[in-house]
Amino acid sequence: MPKPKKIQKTPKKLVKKTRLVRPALEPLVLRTLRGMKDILPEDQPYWDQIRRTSERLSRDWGFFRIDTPLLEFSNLFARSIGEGTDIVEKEMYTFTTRGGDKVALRPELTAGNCRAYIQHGMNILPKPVKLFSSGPVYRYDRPQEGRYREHYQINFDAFGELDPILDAQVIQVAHRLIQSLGIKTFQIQVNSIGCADCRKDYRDLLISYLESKKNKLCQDCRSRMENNPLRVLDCKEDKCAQAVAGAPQSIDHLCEECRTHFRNLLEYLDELDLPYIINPRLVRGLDYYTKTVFEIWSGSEEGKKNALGGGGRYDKLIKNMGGEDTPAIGFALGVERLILEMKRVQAKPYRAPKPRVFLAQLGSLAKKKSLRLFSELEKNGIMAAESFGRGSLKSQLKSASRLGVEITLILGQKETLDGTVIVKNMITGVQETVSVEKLVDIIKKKLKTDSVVVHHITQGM
RNA sequence: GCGGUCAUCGUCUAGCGGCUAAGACAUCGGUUUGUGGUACCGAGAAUCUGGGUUCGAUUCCCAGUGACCGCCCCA
Repeated sequence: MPKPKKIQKTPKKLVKKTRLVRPALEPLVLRTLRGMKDILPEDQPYWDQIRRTSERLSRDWGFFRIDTPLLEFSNLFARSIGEGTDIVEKEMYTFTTRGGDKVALRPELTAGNCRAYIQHGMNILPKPVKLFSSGPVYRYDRPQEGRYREHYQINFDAFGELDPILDAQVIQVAHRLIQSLGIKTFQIQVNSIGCADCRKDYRDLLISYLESKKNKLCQDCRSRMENNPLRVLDCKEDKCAQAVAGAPQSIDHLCEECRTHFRNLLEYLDELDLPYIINPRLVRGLDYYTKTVFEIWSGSEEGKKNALGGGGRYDKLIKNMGGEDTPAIGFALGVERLILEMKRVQAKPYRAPKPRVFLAQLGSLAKKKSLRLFSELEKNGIMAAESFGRGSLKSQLKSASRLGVEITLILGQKETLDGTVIVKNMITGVQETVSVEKLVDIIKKKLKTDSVVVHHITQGM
């Protein structure tokens, strides 16, 4: 490669500075983007708990894991969620790739799952086809506590079954999952918004009612009347809530089939002893829902504005996307919100096993040998902690006691030459010298017998 | 997208129109050479960014950025 020609000699004085300051480079912004958050090690026990619980429950209830890309063609979402919805209209991360594809970061998981269902011909699988997924989704929102631009969802979808027993089962899974996380008080809000047919009649009815109250509605709701009149029912403005109080309700205007569906669902829920609240004003922000919709609210006051999760039936979505006519139902839970709630009610996070042995070394020869010894311990299932970078035995023992290990192994110059290791009990302070060959067995034996003692001591801390 | 509150070491706080911006916790090192938790000593570490007012701004004003709250929406 040809060297770039020097255009000008740099004065010696400036050499040092110009090396440090490269004008072409923009300064690094060492910060996460707005509305995005690092999940730090200290928070991982909560995430672990949710991951473990949701994976176990999905297996137990027959849901198979699926992972789909973060990026899809943007019209996949526009078509499924709805062109006029807030999510698609103003909250999607949409951009054009170098190749010219118009793509978007997924704002939810169901659309991608449906695409995968059609693309991979899952319609030949025995019904219902139950899929479990979890991962980040993206919405360009105004961030607040419990509301992020990148947040994680846990998602369950079941395809190919029209019977409301599936609706009930899916709600049951949601219930079980939240309950298993240690969250005891929450509400299940259910409603039916009917199928396309009865919704059309109801919509007309609602519009004419709203027309009569038009002057009592807020600005937003007046425009909402045109494109999404159902959302007026959901308005938080006092005057709208009053005006809408006497509005016709969707559950009173369901067609025969939808009414039966809803009634059967409630019977199933009763049978399962799942407490629910019928909320005739529950409307969801995604266009694809039909019949059953539900949300799960936390029991606390604050919980009402930030739902823990929600879902519903979307019987026409697969067909509208170009697949075989396939009824389906699903729901999603917000992981960050579950964690907020877990912390609020002091639910127990998952504590991964901690090392109970510390490996200390002294001197350059022992330092080298300790690397191998560490690996030997690991192969034998003994998790050890260390701070090989440190020199003094004192500071290593300090670390060991901070970590709360039960045993510290000390490997010094003398021991290395003798083929021995000092085994120090960190609770009694008693130590003995043992040969390397017997080390693993001795540690295993000690950890077994000492664990009871340690348990009592650590409990009070 | 609209409105409100706030912004100092890693964390929590103090301070003031003017000397090296203070403390606590945490981190690291030390208190005689191969033994931990306490104690003592020491070190590093911050005024979000850009303008303006001023002799002088971390402090006052404006804008931006971000966090949080309310609306909207949603998980």
